[in-house]
Amino acid sequence: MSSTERLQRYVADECGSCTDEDLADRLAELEELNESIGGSDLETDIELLSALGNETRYKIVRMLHAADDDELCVCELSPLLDVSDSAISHALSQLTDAGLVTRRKEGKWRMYRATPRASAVLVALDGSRSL
Amino acid sequence: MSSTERLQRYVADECGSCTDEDLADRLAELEELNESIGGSDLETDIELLSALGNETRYKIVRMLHAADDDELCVCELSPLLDVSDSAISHALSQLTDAGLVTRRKEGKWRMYRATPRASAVLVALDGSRSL
DNA sequence: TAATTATCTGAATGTTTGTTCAACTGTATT
DNA sequence: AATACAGTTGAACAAACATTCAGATAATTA
Repeated sequence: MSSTERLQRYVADECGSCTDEDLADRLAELEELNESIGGSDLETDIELLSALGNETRYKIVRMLHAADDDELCVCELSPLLDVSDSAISHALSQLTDAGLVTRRKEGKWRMYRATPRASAVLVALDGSRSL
Repeated sequence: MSSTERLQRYVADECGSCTDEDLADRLAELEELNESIGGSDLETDIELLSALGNETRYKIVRMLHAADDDELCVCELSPLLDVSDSAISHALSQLTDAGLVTRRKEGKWRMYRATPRASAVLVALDGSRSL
């Protein structure tokens, strides 16, 4: 059973009948919905979301966001995370790649800061919690 | 090397010196940052983010969001996703658990709709793309 | 220059995830 | 009742992931 046959039966169910033309129209509508996704950068968004969707990385971004416009160094993040420094470093690399944090060298310390995009997403999460 | 020793050296680097008291103060500050994360429901957020952080599931939510306040049935999602119906069903279950979509029975069809929270997150992603 | 420190990197590995297949449930049609 | 259909569920398994360990790198200090 092809999936358009099922769609045809669904449209018929809705409208009483479904000519091939009706079906084509509906498929075009759906295709349009799909096009509208093109406006978002699918890959970038998914990289961002899956980067944030992990406890260690989420906590890091939360802390940086809570630090407001202050940056924190790895040595400040470390005491509050119960994973190795290596894990933290891997996490920070992935967050940097995903555009959620930025890095700056300061002598032998590395300073990290949440990006505006990271903050925007966290604010949206917080604001929508009770919807 | 314990992580608080490193933090102590960092604070000393910053301020010129770091007594045990200075260190305790800084640790307390950081702990406070960490507490502020308590306000967010960590587990729920991570479930949501990792649910959205997958191509199949992201596309589904995007389509439902693009359909605005209209619901779509599985038979309408299926033609635009190149995975099996079973995969779509698994995806929809996970999205439902994560609070990103809602389900409704309509005869033998199942209708799905994006939740306000899902829309809020997508809007934030779109709005922050150029920040 | 040698030693120390902060962080990173890559390989290794146990765990989780995403998809499919096969079988099932509930609904509609004949 | 029997059949067809829409969608779900659970087991299975390859692929992707998260963490750790060991060693590397770059900056600082002795």
